[in-house]
Amino acid sequence: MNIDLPPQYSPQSVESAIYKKWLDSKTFHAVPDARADKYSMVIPPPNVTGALHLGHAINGTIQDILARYHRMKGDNTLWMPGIDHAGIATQAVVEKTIFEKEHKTRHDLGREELVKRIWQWKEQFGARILTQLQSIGASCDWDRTRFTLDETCAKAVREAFFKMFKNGLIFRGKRLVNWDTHLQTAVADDEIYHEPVKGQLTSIKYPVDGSPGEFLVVATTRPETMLGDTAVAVHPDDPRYKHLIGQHVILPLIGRRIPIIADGQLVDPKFGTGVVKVTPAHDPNDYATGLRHNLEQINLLTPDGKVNDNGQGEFLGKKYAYIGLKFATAARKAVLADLESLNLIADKKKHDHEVGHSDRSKTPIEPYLSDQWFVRMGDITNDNQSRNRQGATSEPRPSGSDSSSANTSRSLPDGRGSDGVTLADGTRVPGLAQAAIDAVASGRVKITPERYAKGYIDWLSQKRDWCISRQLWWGHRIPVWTYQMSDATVKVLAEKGHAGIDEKDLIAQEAFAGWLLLKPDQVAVPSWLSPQRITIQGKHAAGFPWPEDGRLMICIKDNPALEKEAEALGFVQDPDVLDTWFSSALWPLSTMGWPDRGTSATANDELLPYFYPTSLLSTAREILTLWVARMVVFGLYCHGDVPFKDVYIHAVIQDGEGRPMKKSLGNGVDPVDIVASHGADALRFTLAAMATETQDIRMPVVKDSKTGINTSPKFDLGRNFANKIWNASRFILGAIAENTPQLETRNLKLETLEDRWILSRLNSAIQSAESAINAYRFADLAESLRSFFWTDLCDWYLEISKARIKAGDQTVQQILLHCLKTSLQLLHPVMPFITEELWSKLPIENRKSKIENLLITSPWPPFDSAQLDSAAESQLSLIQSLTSAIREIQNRYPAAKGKPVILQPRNAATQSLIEQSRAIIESLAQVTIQENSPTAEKPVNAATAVLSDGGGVQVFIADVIDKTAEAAKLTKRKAELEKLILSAHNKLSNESFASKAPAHIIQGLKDQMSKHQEELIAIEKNLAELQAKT
RNA sequence: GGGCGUUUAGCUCAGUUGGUUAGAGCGUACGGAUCACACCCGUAAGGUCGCUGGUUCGAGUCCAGCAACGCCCACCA
Repeated sequence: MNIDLPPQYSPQSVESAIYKKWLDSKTFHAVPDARADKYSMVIPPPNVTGALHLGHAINGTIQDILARYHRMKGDNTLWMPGIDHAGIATQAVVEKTIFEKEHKTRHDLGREELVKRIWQWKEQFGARILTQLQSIGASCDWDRTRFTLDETCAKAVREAFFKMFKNGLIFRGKRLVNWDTHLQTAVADDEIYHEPVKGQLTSIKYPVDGSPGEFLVVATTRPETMLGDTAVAVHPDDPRYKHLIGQHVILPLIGRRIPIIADGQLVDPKFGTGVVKVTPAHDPNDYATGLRHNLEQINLLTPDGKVNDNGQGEFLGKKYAYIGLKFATAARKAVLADLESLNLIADKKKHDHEVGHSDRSKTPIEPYLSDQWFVRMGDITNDNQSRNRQGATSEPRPSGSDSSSANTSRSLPDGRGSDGVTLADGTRVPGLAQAAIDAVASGRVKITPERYAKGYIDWLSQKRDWCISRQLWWGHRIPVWTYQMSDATVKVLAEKGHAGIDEKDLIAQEAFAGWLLLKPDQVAVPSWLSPQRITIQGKHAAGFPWPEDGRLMICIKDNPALEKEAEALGFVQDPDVLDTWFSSALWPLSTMGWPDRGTSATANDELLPYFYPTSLLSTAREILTLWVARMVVFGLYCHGDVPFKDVYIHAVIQDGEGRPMKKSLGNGVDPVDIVASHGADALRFTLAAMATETQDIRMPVVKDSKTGINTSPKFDLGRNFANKIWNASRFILGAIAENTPQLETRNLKLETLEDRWILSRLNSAIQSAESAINAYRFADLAESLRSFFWTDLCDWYLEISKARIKAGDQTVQQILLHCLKTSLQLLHPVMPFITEELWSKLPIENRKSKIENLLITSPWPPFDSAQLDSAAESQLSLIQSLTSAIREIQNRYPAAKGKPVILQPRNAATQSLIEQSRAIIESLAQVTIQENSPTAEKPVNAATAVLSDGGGVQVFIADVIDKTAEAAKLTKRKAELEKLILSAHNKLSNESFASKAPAHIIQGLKDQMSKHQEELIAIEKNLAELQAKT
């Protein structure tokens, strides 16, 4: 064929056109049909603020390999794309931009305006990362692209929230949360990083009440929190303080009389003075202690991190006040100064410790008492007593926002007599976390690599409740309206209850809220509210009174009229939004339209029943718990089935020093740069080749001195391979005729050795590619494709066949076309662009203009074991060894080039095999075989090579020898052989080995040893000759 | 402190249930403008498999201990 392709592949000139072809062909678009074979994935939605990084690139490559492979296999394949609204990150970015440009804060703009601005920002920049994903070839169904804040997702969020609310799985609590005083929001534990801070451990003397001159000395790194102390604690068994337990101290500066309590959990008698100040409102441990001892919680903070009105008091007749001071800085200074002047500081020591910082604002977080919403993850039992007991004595976890235990008695089970939670398929489970544990433990969800299952189960086993409220404006607003009850109402509600209202009547009403709204006062009285506190459940509303902060709470679902009515009556919507992970947790459901059956109105587009559960979720290990576990929870609870059957956790790419790639380190490689410099296929191939099962992979990063762009020599691997594919294809296309018939592989009878061999190799390649993909072994996949194409096909088959190609042999043309076509198909999932481009050049009938003839839609080549040919493989391996041996001599002795070679095979069988392949060897090694016989004589001063495998052939080339070098080489080999033989001999003469080792091992060792002995004899002979003539 | 993982050639990584000379790519050295490809072709050198001990006829592979490094979780008044 006349084929006009440049000698170098230029990805930039073909990629966008190819991608457009795919889009035009609609092959990415999946529609439910009659096929039972289907494959579906949801993409881990990248943050709307995000730009593509290598993590996205490797995960995108993996998913795309799977999507394209399954599509070729004939599976109805859906890869669902989308973006995450990423509450905190996005709001922070936009707020920052606005402040930089306009010097306005969000409070200047107001909620509505800020949200409007973020939407504008989203419209402008939100699609960038999707475009970038397209540039690496991602074959997502873009027509179905979702955004976690779009109406389809919002509907799912409202449905899930309402369902949980109604079932008592969502509850409210005053909790100690991680407070970001800069962003004025609670942040989750996982959004906090710890940084070492050089601090000071201050020992403060607290005077014992009624015992003048006696002090308890407490040590603290945060002296300012003493203003909120409501106790001091000692260890119950500490002899130093035992006598003081039950007595009181007077809190300096404030003057409050606070108890001395004994607490074995809080106090380590060996640390510091063995006395701990207890500040329940400002320290997680103290909070837990406070709950155990029923201590008052005194909040000292304003939301922006200053001391509130509680920061004042009177001590020894003098007034002290710290109101308005920055808590951890100015207030600390002032407190220390006042204590100093009172001579109450016993000691100051340098003390380095870790301080939690908000990941978003990079400012220190404050433990802060605030109202939050939680999802109940733990087991639900109606045994209130045991719950209370548990809350009081088990290890509490009040730290951070996800904590629960203390609230157990405040949770709101719908139970009314029954324990546990009902999943959507009717299954009863003890609790949500347990359901997700069981799904993995039972193998219903399979995690690869397996070791990650342990982390998943361990994390869920803590069954910590999930704080879902965030004090942000960007996100799904919590659909709860609250009404401030009068003090009297609260009192009646909390203490008395009422018998005048029948629960059943209320439930029967379509909208509880309607009643609630019309007669808000009456809510205070129903007796059945206590202790369960669940009031009414309707189709669009559910609610309960919350005496702790004197409010009625109603959740209204999809009923704007009711919302208006409520607001008219004085109900106010909760200002908070949901944690971003709440909507992410619904991702596999919401993208498919849940609670509806699909996302479009047409009945034949019902995604949910067809594509759910998905086949695979591929993601990074850091969100295995935050995201994966919660998707399992929601999948089971909302829809009654797991969201995916498999979870694949890919490795994390680090720089060459093993550090994570981070913006701040400047060590990241931007995949977009690599696409520009090396092409998308090179990027993908390299990433696939690096996708091993380890948890981290290192990628050495170098900065290009000219452009200043970070890159990695690793990507040359992919680029070089792409170029190889390009050139081999050029060569093959040039070699074959336009009308070359396709190879009929059924009942194929090939005469020629190399033809049989390459088809055998090709079929092995098909087999290994498939098994690698199915086992999620992408590095193996890349390697087996590369070695087949480059080594087997290019280095050997093409070289062997060049003579026949020149001669216009028909069969070889058919084989070439077949190998190229099949290779392009095998390579397509990993390197889609170049393979599609070359596919279009193949002389295949009906190719032109037909969509069906795009490579992306071509069928995956079937593996055919009948084409495996071990005889051909072993003979070709003899050819390879002989060729390499001859080339080795030629390289060692340049004078050997062009000289004839004499072969001395061990026996006639080998002689005959060599004879059959004489032409091949002569052409590959560019040599003439002068003699091939077991009785061939070694010529004078011959360079020698001995094949230890493949039939014990000796290779001689006359008159070229460098005696010293030759002797050195032989001596070295001799020593190696002697060592091997000795070791084999020792083994074989060991009776235990002979009696215990399996027969084939013994036989194999014997065979090996005799080969070595033969080689040794030959070498010794050569060596002797060499030395005799020296 | 708890859990998970890693340690194999100069670099990045493979190495299936223990079994016959531990592999690949890159890099290095040497040779090569031969009519697909120098982003190429050919050849070679390079490894006491982190350390110590154990199990076994036999250990890179299994077990124990140690060391270094990494990640996750918890804690540090």
